[in-house]
Amino acid sequence: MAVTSLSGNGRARATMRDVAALAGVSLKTVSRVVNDEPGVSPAVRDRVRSAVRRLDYRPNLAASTLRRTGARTGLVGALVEDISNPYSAGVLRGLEDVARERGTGVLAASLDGGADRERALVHDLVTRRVDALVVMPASERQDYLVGELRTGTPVCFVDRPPRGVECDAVTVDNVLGARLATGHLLDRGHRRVGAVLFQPWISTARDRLAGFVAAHTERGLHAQGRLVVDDLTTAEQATEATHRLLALDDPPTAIFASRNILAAGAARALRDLGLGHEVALVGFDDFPLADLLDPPLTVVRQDMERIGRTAAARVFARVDGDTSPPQHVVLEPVLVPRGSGEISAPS
Amino acid sequence: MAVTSLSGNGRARATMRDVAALAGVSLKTVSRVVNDEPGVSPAVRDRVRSAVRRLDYRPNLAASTLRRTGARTGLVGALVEDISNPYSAGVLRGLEDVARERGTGVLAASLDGGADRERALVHDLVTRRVDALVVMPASERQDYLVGELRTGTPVCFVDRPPRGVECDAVTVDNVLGARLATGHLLDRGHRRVGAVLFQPWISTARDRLAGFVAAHTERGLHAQGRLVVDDLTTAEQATEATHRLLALDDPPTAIFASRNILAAGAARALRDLGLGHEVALVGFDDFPLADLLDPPLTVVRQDMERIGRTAAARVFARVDGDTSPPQHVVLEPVLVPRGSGEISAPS
DNA sequence: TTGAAAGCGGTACCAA
DNA sequence: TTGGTACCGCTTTCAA
Repeated sequence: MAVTSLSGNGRARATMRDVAALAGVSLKTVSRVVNDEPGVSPAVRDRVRSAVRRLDYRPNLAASTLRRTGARTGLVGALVEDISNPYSAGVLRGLEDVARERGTGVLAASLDGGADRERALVHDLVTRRVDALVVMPASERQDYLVGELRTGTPVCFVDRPPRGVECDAVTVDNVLGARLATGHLLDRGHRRVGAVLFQPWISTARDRLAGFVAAHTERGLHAQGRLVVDDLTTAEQATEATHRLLALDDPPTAIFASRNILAAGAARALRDLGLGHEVALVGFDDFPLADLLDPPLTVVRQDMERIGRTAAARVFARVDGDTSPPQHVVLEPVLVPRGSGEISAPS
Repeated sequence: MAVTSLSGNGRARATMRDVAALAGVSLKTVSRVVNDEPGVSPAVRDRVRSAVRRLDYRPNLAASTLRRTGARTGLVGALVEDISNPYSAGVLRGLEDVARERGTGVLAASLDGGADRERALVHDLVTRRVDALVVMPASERQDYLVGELRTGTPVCFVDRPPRGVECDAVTVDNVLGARLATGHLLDRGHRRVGAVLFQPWISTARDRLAGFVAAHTERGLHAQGRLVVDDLTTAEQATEATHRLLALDDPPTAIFASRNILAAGAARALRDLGLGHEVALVGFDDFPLADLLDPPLTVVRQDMERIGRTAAARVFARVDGDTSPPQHVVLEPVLVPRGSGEISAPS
């Protein structure tokens, strides 16, 4: 097997000048050929092309970006909660698919819930002159963007709408999603439905709580505060909270988990107690293998890739000159019944 | 709530020249301050700093990259199977964490198994002058890299070693992993162990088959070819293959699935047949919720984030001038017993 | 159809 | 400690 070593041979790249010399033409002519501009005779064009190949010439993006008016770096920045969680990764994937079509690269970074990190990374990405930003915010308010974006870098929020600044956003209808989930349980006769929620200062958490309450109200029922636990961050906390709920005198017969990791934690608690087939469970956000659990997990699903693609469409429209007022696209989540949510209330 | 619109106000950025004018110093002095070079009096430094703030000056990376000798773009390219699968996402996360420490960004793209896409993206990333590349190869041979990397861009392979070119690589010991998994089953008395494998032209698939066979041989047993199904790509195919295996006259009492999605497919088949607690199953590659399945899925786990971090360490060492011979780091996978793999053979 | 010269925003090198 | 000037690799403008 032929193997060639690659270590330590940093030969210099050919420049446009080198190509011009080899092809016996001027710099400008090479530029025309490389950029597919008209006004070059076929013969010359071929001569330049072959010189390009012989020298393995690659245009220096930094140089052209520098001189070109309205320069593009061909880069979008994407700030997500955590690259390695399925939700973020799905959004990134959708974004990537649209970006690829325009030859744009995706510069992705994880925020891990850090508002300070969000600011620092936005600053860095703006300094790098990315063409646009897609942000899944970790901060409560995004006023700081006003200063960052004075030069017109388009931004689109995903997952949560921005606060303190007006720009495009793509979210799902969280109230609707929670209403669907909770209503599904109530319609199966459950009258004590527990809720495990995440941090109440995050708008999506508040919306999902609102949907939980609304589903009750719509049916002339009352959501019970003692069955609601919030400010849960990890799956372990959700497991513990579920244990606590089920240990009440009058325990819930069904549970709504407002986020995928919390649903996982709740499912674990039910399994631990052998109540997986007794207590109903509906989660918010789908995840891989949810249908292989016992019982298969009923969820409200949002299409992450679609969110990513939609956000990409927004920012690229802005890059291409769309100056219409900020748009807020709200996608509808759908209920996916699989088993855990169809357990009826005990009679 | 104060809200400021951001649409359509593309004011020009301040340049170093503007800062120099405002601070009443020369261009070069501003450059010194911005780059923290010595030889500037504290007074002048402060004056420049405040001018930088007042104008919200951001150094133009393209410009400095252009002139600076041994310029860095502060970007690494990462080519993975699919950003949105947990394996790729984990590697990316590890890579990101190390890259962030040096202020380097990660430009990630999905290959979706396309060898042509791999070549095209490598070409694009090299043209973009990324400082280094981390590649989870989709192609069979990577000879083409020899041309691409003549200028010395460091590359590190992950998941699979390169073929046709010598460079750094970080992989796991796939033979060992499959031996652990298969041996685990054989040691519980199983004598007919089925295997569901992916594409045989991928080296990791061959290694895992080799480990499957070796586990038998070490125990004086013979792996049975009729129980091996390969060239499986999707979970659905694995489900179908598992159904076929279990429909044999002398069906396997245990199954080794050589990749996470195949394990999911096999688990589904077992559940469909109500054999989840009869037929043992061990998968290669962990994934979220594997421990919530019924029975919880026993797997051989590789630490994706560690792979990413290790690969990052390799390429950054190269960027920093390490010219030692190519290194191949092999990490050891570990068996995680959870239930599905501990089902004994029927007596 | 082609080319010469200026300049994008910075850094390198050397002089003051 | 500071500044001037050439120049990185390419695009722009305008002339031939």
